[in-house]
Amino acid sequence: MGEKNRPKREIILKAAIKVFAEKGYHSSRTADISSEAGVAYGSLYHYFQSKDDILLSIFRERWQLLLDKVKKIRETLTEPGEMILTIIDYIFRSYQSDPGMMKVLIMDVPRHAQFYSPENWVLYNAFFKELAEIFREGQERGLYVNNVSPLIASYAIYGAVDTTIRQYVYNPEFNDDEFPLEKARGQIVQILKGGFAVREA
Amino acid sequence: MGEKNRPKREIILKAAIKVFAEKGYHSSRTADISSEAGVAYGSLYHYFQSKDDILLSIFRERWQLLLDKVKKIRETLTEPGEMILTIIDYIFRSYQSDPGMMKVLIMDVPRHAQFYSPENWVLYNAFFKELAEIFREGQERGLYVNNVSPLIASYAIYGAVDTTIRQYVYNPEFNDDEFPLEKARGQIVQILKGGFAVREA
Amino acid sequence: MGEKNRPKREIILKAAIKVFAEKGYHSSRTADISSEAGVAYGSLYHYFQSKDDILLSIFRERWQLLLDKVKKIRETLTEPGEMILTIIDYIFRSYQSDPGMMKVLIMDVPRHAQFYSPENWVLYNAFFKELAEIFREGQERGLYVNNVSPLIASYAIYGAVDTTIRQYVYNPEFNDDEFPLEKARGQIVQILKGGFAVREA
Amino acid sequence: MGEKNRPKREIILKAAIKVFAEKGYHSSRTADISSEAGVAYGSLYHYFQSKDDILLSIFRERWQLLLDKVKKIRETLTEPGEMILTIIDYIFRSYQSDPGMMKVLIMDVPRHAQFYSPENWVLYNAFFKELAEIFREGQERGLYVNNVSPLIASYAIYGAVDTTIRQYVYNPEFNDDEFPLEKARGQIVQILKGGFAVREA
DNA sequence: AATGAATGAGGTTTCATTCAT
DNA sequence: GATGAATGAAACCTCATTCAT
Repeated sequence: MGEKNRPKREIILKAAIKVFAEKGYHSSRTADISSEAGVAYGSLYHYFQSKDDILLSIFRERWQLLLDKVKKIRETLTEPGEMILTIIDYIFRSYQSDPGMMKVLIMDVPRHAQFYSPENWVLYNAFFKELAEIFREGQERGLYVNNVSPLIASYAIYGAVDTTIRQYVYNPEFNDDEFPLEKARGQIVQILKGGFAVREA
Repeated sequence: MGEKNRPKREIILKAAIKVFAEKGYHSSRTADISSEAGVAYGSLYHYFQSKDDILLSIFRERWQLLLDKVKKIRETLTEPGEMILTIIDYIFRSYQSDPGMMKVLIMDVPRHAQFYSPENWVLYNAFFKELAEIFREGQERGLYVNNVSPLIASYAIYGAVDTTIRQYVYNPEFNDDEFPLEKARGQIVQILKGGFAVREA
Repeated sequence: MGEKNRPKREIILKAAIKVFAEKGYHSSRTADISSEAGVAYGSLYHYFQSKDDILLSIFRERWQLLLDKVKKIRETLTEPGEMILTIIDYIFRSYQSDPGMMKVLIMDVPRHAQFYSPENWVLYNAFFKELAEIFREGQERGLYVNNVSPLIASYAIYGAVDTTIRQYVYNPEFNDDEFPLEKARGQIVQILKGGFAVREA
Repeated sequence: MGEKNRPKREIILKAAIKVFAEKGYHSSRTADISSEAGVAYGSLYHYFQSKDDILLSIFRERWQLLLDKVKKIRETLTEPGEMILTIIDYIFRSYQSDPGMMKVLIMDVPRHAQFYSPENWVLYNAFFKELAEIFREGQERGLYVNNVSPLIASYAIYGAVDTTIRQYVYNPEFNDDEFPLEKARGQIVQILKGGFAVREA
């Protein structure tokens, strides 16, 4: 499990993402993963401790990427509004570029009992804390309403995005052709920022 | 599966909700359900076709209750804002009165492969359509912004609620003692209605 | 695992003894046992918790029989010498009537790591304690030498028997045709009782 | 498998003895042996053909030592009684100086299916034949009773020793502190030589 | 309707051994 | 000789479901 074999380890992870996305974690066989990856059955167990570990590794590594991205956004940009927009944008584009990974992250990971370990929550919560921190800065600068908890705001933001993407993934009545992702993203941002109530003059 | 044995059928469903909520659908054994219900293994199969069927029956029956409630709200109330508030309120209170059922509905049902059948989506979407319809009425009356799709709005609303409740259920760092449910609900409503950006005078 | 299904449970145990005796515990497959017993694969796991449990059940139940026999011998007979002779006789005859069981008891059970649990030792030692007690009674009556620990005597007795039977089971150069079991038993008893040294007048 | 690499080969054998003694042959992993020996997995297969071969090599080499010792005893000493005493003594002292090896020799080797090959029996039996030969000489000299087969006598001797040592190794109720090895050895010899029955004047 | 013993297909994991470097 | 990543066959056990009673 050293750092040297990144390539093969990465090959297995990619194969696992593909397989999990197609069949769901529980319906996926470890044999499916190894054959998709083009490696021997046993090789899975050189790089991962168990099927569980593969799923949670996907979460850890990809969620860390999201977290890194958020941190970079906070360093690069200056306006909280821009930051939140960019994060939402990044999540939507992540779905577009790798829908499979997003399916796994949204559907398989949080369904899995082993996901709910303290360490995983620390990582999971780190994202919400970053988002909340951005929000709090917005409040400090007088840009965002003061009577809302930054953490609740982060849940509202992520929840709106997550649920919408879930429709693209699973809702047979809802797809990119009929309702372009770009448009959805824009409207989500609009609702979150301005609310849906018409501003009384 | 007649209407006569409601009691026993209902006993099994309640037992299943409790078991699924505690261990998750996949880690739950049919034996756990039958012993929790105080009936024999085989009895499960008198009332349900399979373990799947139990889970989906929970979804169908409880989601139908939600849907009925929403319809009643639409019949009873007149203001879209009030309606949405009452619906959000109802969901939060459902969680309070039966957290187990909400766990199953939020975590197990939508993550089950068999859930994604056309009939289930019809029922599932019906809720979002009702919500969207309320929103559309609000738009017609000039209360809600016009440049947002009612369906997207419904996803934003439900997503914010769902993700927040999920924290109460699973997030070890987030609980009712530290952050009262009532307060969370109020802030969610506030964000959705007014947005988090300070309204420029 | 109730007492009602003795027959089926017993059928499985007998099949397991046969299979273990033929191939040894580790080379035996659970499927071999179920097919030998003529029951379904899964039935093994209705009556036993694991393959381990089958082996240890054989030990427990058969060793208990030996123990019961020894107790009965102590109740029935009066002379310690007769008792010991009868016990040795019983062990040899057990081997003759069911060599497979003896192979399992002598070779597979004590080889198994799980055998070395406190409860099993209690049962295992109970036999040696009975034997030692008989010996001690012989000492009290002035029949047996006083300067030997009854426990050590019991080990010497059992060890001589066990090792000899082991030859019949495994030694290709040693078998009943060339060296009748009866004769071996008689000589073992003679050695233990009188020693191999010629008594000096 | 040449003679040049004795050191490394010997290192592996010692490591294997330690590992086998601790966990038993079947629960020992080849990886355990190689890491205990401080060599790579593959190195095991430079010196031995298989895991089996390691175990049987232990038997062959250590049993040969015992055999050599017995032969030397026969050359050096003159009295059969002294010879047997010295052999028993040697076995007990072997256990004291390397209990691990004795555990492997007593428990793992004779319980391994592959052990029962003709060549191994030749070697194994050689020990009993030497012992029997000593006994036969005693009979010739009129020291030992004539109506006992020397081979059976050798089984009785070895069995008594083997079973007693087994108690020291495994029996939680029996250990050197409570019952000194020296004492056990003396009593075993006494029983075998003089029997446990009181000699009638 | 109710029971629960019986079923057996199916999946994860282990681990001795190989072989390219 | 030495290495250890790679291999893949093999096996235990689980557990949803059935069906005779």
